[in-house]
Amino acid sequence: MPVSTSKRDHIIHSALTLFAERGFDATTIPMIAKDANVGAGTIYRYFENKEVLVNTLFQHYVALFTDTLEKDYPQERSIREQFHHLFQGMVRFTNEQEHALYFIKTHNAAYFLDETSRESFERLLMILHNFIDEGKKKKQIRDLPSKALIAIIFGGFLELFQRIRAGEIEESGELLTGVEESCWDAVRHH
Amino acid sequence: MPVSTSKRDHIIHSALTLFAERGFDATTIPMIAKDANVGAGTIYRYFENKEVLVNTLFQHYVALFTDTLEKDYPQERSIREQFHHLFQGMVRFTNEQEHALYFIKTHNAAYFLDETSRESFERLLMILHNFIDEGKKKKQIRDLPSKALIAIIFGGFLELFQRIRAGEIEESGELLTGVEESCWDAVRHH
Amino acid sequence: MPVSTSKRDHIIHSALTLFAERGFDATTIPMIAKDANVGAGTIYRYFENKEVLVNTLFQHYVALFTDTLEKDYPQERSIREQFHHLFQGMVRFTNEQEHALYFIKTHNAAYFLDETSRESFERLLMILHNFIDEGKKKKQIRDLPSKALIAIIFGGFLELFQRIRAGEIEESGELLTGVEESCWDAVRHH
Amino acid sequence: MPVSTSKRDHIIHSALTLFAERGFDATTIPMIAKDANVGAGTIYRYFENKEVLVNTLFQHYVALFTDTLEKDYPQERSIREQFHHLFQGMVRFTNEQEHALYFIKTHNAAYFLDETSRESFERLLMILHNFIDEGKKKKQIRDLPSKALIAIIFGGFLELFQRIRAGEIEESGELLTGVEESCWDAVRHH
DNA sequence: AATGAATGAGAATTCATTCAT
DNA sequence: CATGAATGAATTCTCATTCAT
Repeated sequence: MPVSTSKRDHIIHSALTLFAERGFDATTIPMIAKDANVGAGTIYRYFENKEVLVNTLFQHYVALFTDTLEKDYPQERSIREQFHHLFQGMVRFTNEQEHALYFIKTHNAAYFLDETSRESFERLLMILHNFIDEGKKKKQIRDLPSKALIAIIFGGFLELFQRIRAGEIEESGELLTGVEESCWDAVRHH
Repeated sequence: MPVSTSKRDHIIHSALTLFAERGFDATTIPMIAKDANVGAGTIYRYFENKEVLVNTLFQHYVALFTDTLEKDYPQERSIREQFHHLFQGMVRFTNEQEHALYFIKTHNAAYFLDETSRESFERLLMILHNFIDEGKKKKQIRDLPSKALIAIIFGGFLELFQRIRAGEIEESGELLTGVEESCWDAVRHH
Repeated sequence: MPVSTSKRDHIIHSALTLFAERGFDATTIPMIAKDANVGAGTIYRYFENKEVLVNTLFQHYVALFTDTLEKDYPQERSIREQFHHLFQGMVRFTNEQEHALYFIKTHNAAYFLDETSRESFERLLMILHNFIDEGKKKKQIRDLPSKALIAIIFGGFLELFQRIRAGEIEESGELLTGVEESCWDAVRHH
Repeated sequence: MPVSTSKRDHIIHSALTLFAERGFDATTIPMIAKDANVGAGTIYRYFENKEVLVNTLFQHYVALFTDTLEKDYPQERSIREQFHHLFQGMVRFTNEQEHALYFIKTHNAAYFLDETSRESFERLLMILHNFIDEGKKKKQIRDLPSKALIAIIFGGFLELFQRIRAGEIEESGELLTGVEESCWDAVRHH
């Protein structure tokens, strides 16, 4: 554990892990405190309350994910290349932030998310939306509702990585290439 | 139908709805009791405690879903027809048991599920597994780990129906045909 | 302890005593629960939270006190007789509700009182106000601001009874007659 | 004046104001620190803990009040003149130490006061006691228990000044003259 | 000396569960 | 059987106090 890692970072990291593993409601403040090696009261020095904590966390990781997808986005390249970029971004994000994507997956419709959190998630979906829409305009993506296509690839991808994380499937370059092809076939125009 | 069975059914139905809408931990016994129009104590006549309730529920609906998929399974028909049967089963189940599939989706990895529940879920996945394996043997399904393919179509499908249920996407025959084709393209051998 | 005394009554009685003895902020819910011989959670079946409890209590006892003062009020008799009625009412209320008047005294300006509580206290003061105003009109009460006169006799009276309650002064008919005369001399026109 | 004394004074002043406005239990150490413009830890350099702080404060202001009443006490003059001196002292003290008298009023029976604080308060009352006793001996004060008479004028006076401080009554020379006359009439022999 | 971040004991409140009716 | 009042363990959150800087 590097010296520079602040208590706030420890708290965020522990909260992310526990929320991903047990869910918001089943995670108690003492659990987070113990895992982060801080006093329970310390958490309240950094976050007004548990809901603020989960919203801060959600927005933080959604923004990180959004950044990952937007970074070096090949706007001028082919749809297929854009798809590859997005897929690679998901893979990279999952590997860099072990629990973040699963946390986002399991909490994006939760009752305790505030307006800002919902908006940040919308912005994330917007990236996929724009990609889908452009692909449909170019007749390279199926003519199905964009939200349906997003649901299929996003849902499929998240489920897959949950299984990988759970150790049920072994991650490999070959697997990822195959899965990317599979997802692409799900959305591309035939 | 004896009165007592009816009460039990009310409890199961209310619990399913609330667990699907709010999640297990955010749903209280008094909430379920009120929705089911019974006294809180009555729930304990039918279920030993809240965990037994959620496990019973989980096993019940997973079994129902399993039955739906297995009923009239066209073992002797083509892989594509088998896929159609499974897809239709998912659609039918979703329409018949409004909250059941979403409940299963959001709770299948929960910390409070017991061995029996996990096994029942495994049996459900086994149906998909067998289908995938047979398809792979016949070179009609992609050569990817079965679990990966299951994750992709199951995850994608569940996410899609969650969006439909949320009113974000309108269900129609056309949509379903398109989505089925999309999912099939994701898994079929190219 | 009579069988008819409900748990709610026990809670009210214990809360009144403790609030009067220690003040609202220094009284904990477990203290009240223990004194009332109920579980801490039971208090929340009857009162939404601690603030609702103290406001309910305040309004209840202010209303009781108001009733005591208004009952058989000799509107048609002399100002002196009206004063006697009010004084007797205070004495009677103090004796019947050991801690109520002291609780009212120490909490009537508290930050946690809601609008209704403040209004109920205003209505109580209004009785004294009306008496003072009529007396001033008849030139039988000093020409000082009514609020000042109320403060003097109310403040003086409450302080006196606090000392009696504390056992520092012994209550007797003679004492009360003397004190009444003293208070009357403080407000009557000379 | 050394800097440290100044800090201590700031703390005392802020604590007095807050204790008077919100009460001891509803006032937190960080609140006092913020109001006094010092760090929370600094308070503990001057006062061992919160109870020591409030007791120090109490004794300090009771002593100040006592001094005000004793200063130039006209022992050789008439009872009426002695009464005037005391009354004037109360008025002066109230004007000089805005919150002190109210703080004393609301905290003099508190559960957290130590022996020394109680004794200092007793000494304050002793001044009034001696006055009353001498007046009774000279047949110029009513023949009522001294404690009762003290309660009446002290209680009445404090209540009055609380109302003035709250802005409900406007202070004026005329008012004070009238009130003094009223209080005197309450205690003098008739 | 001064600070304020950190702490954990203790407060208010919730809720699964029990049990007398 | 059915109920819901009652409970207390567990949860969120606060704040007096400590201590490294």
